[in-house]
Amino acid sequence: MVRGLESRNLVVMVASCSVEYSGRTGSHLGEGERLVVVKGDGCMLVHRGRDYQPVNWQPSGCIIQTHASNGALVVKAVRPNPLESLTLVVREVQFLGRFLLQDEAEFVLHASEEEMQRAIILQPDIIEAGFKILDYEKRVPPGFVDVYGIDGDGNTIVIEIKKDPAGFPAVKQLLEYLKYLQAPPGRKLRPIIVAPSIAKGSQSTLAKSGIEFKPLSLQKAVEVLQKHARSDQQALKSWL
Amino acid sequence: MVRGLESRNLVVMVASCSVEYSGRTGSHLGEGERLVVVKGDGCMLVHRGRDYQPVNWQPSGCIIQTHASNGALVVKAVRPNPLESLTLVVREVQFLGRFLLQDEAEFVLHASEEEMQRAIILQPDIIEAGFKILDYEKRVPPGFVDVYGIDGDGNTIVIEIKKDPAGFPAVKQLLEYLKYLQAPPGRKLRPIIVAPSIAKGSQSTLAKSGIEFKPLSLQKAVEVLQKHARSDQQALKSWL
DNA sequence: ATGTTTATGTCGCGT
DNA sequence: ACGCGACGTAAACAT
Repeated sequence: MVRGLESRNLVVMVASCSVEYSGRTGSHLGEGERLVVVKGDGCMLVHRGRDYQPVNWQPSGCIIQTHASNGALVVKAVRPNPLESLTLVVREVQFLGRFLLQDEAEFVLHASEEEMQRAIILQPDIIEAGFKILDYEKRVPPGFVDVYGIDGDGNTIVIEIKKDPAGFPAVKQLLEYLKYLQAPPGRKLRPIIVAPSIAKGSQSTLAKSGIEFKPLSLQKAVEVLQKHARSDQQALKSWL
Repeated sequence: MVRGLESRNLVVMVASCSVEYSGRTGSHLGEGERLVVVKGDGCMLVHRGRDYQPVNWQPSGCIIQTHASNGALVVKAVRPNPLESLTLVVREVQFLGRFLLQDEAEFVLHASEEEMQRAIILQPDIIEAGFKILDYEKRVPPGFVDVYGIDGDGNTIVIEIKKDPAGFPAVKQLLEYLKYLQAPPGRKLRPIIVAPSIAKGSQSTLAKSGIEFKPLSLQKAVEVLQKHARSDQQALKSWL
């Protein structure tokens, strides 16, 4: 155990223990069997038999110490700032293992709406030829306009992006935004919903609302991003 | 493994695996060694060698299935609402264990501010003789007034509780609340900060703000709670 | 080092 | 079931 902690390995323990926390507030948990995990970066998790979240924990950056006391193993994780400490009194160990996790993989999160937005920003003509972007995540009182710009005729385009089939909520949201936006004199305001498709039964709502619809699939957005990533690499190459 | 999942035990596995998530967004994590935990209530955690939080997870209430596919073990956790799924492809298992956690203990969180509030509610005269409580957690636009009542002369008392030495933030918060409160005609509005002490350098701020200060330590609050707990037990006894 | 915003937040509570 | 606020939120990002 001590060797595992010192060598910054992953320590996994299943044991009967009691837990005390003291710091920003305090907590007490009587004896019972739990899963205890101590990671190499000095964080600690105490999990009960149910629930996603640990019953007690300590974030990374703690100093972990163990010592024997009256025949029980005491494990203490102290976080310097803010000062807080987590203390386990371990009675009976069912399992104790030490692991060195070989793991170099990169974690990639696909926030599809964001990728669609980035694709539009990198290549506005996937919406319409002549579309020029003026701003994105533009602040209006009810929230943020995803993409904002002008078309080839100088009309103002306001885009709301949805990753799922667009329905009434998207229409409502966009109409809210429109209250706070206006086109230049003599030009139109063109609200557009960009989404993979229109939700079942929302076709008529959309038509009546005066909002345009432009289909854009996540797949298409990813293609655009990859194309630009490649051309970025080309540019970088020729630069060196 | 399957037996462990079926019997709603805790399953702990250290293995090389790749992870895919698809649902509210999506994610991909290439092969590497991780700690995988599946709990009896149908939640799943995939932990890497560092960080408090799992790299991938699924909250409780999932349907967990496993099957073999071209010599690899595939573990799938599907959550019905919202529909999302987490899929592991396991290549090499370093450790696999199944545990039944015997754990009946109750978890107690000591949120000291709440204990101070309960002490004041149970025994208002620790603030001042004649203080009568009208409401607590009273809604005002900027938030909730901790305790609200009238003193012996009919003046309105508004209490803000802090567990730590009270400083400028407490004053500011209380002043915000005061904007939305008023005393009956001919009576005063008495804002009071209750805390163990005044923060260093905030003495003058407090004096200038017209807010009173009433010291209350967590220890004193706990004493009051225990006294009332005892008298509650007495009452219960005589009742039986 | 400190404050602000995000999150696959999760979780509990009131309607 | 859905919406809303709290959390020992943690973690990333900007200042």
